[in-house]
Amino acid sequence: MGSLSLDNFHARKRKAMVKLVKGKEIAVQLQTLLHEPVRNSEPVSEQQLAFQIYRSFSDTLSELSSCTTQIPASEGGASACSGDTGKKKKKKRGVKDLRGCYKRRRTSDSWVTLSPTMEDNYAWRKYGQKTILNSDYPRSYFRCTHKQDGCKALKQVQRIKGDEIIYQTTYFIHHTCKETLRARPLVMDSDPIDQNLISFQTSTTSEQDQHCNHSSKKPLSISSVKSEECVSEDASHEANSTLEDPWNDITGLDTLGYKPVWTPFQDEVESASLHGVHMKFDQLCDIQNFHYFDDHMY
DNA sequence: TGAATTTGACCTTG
DNA sequence: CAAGGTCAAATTCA
Repeated sequence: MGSLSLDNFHARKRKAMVKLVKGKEIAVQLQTLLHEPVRNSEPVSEQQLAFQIYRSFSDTLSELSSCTTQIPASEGGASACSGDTGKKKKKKRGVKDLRGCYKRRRTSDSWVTLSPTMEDNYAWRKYGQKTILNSDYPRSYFRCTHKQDGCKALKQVQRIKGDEIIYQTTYFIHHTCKETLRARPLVMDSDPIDQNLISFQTSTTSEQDQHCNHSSKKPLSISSVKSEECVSEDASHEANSTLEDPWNDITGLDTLGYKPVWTPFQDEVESASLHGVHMKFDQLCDIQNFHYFDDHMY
């Protein structure tokens, strides 16, 4: 492993941020252009703007990818120690006394979604609920109903403070069971721009409400890329629906206007979602990749 | 009556 | 020691 100096790392990080901000500005321009095509006196076309956005994000990703494997492991807390290695159970206890024996989760294989509903087309079994400090709502803990079949998927659901009913769902470990329905992927892989997609929130809350009303509970889901299975038989009709709205191709926003956030760390989710920045890194699925955005993103 | 949920105890981590 | 994650007995539901 090559070692990247911390200064160099932060310099790259800043550079990436600048490119992202630039991309965001162009996206706003494009959005304006699309909303008011008549008053368009801009010398640049939509295609040009779209290309600039794509370029901006590509550059950012190149910047990030070039030092992906060089992030100091100590930063960010991707404690890979969540595995079995070094897992020490202090006392061998009777089966009945195993309650509470666990490793606190801080695993890389987690991702987060925000949704007005808890539904996600998977079958879950609730196994716990806790009141969380400084939170108005309790956190619920679910595991896959097919646990007995070896599926270790878990999720935590917590309602977010606010007027709207929004649930933040944190998933841990992908489903390995075949029986459950697949949640539809939010972003299609068919889009070349989507290779490493970063989308900026454009929908208003009223738009969301509208969508929520006419659609039956549609979960959003962001695959953390290890899930090849997301490119499934659903892909064909998914592609069709995506093509209906050209804006989707650029922003990656579901037509429902939900706001997905993929992140390995819950803390980062909040900062990212607060600023309306949502990201999907298909090639950068491993946890380290997001350390670039660990602090003071904006 | 079996499956799902609730809830308090227990345990780990920071 | 406080906070958070999990277990399992008790309870509820279909």
